[in-house]
Amino acid sequence: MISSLKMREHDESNWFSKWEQQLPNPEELIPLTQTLIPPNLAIAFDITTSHNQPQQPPNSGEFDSDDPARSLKRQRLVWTPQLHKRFVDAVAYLGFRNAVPKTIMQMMNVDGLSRENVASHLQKYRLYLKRMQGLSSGDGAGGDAATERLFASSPVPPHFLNQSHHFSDNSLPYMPIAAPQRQFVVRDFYADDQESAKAKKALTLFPDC
DNA sequence: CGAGAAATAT
DNA sequence: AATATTTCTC
Repeated sequence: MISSLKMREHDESNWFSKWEQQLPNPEELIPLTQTLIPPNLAIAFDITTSHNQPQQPPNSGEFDSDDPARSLKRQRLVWTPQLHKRFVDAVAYLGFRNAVPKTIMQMMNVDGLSRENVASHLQKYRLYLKRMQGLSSGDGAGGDAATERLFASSPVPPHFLNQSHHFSDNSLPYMPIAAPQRQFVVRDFYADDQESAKAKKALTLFPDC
């Protein structure tokens, strides 16, 4: 048997390589620009992807509908596990201490994602981490189930939790991250339209896709 | 201006 | 219930 202490050391020395292994390769990222829902799931859930079906503007035409600046009220963003993972990767890359909404947003490179979207999510995420710190044992953080599941969908990098070692911003350790060559398209994450709601449900039920 | 925490709104 | 917005301080 391996003592838990030794086990922890082992994890400590290897969390990075584990984290590294979990990074998506470019081949995995590319499809997200096209559709977020795998074809089989799309069929199973009767989802019309934005691929085949151009999305309709939700507003009834008081203004010109395709001018984002004027007419389109911003819709509610849905933080799918995929989107959250991007968020966590960005925060991990930047370092928890100096990750701020604007830079996180830039790192995520999600088309249409706003600083406010990220700020709001970051606020929630920090509360989640604070709750996790407080609980010395176990994993249940005591929040509501849906939120817990979302945040649990991406592993929290260990160094998010202990404040002990942080890196000054000019000496960040090298962290390979999947180069954000392809953008997510944020309209795939909006809740208002029915199709996105179905997509959200499918992705929540099958977070591995 | 922008971060961030808390309260409040949708 | 989950996310957005507002308000306030730094």
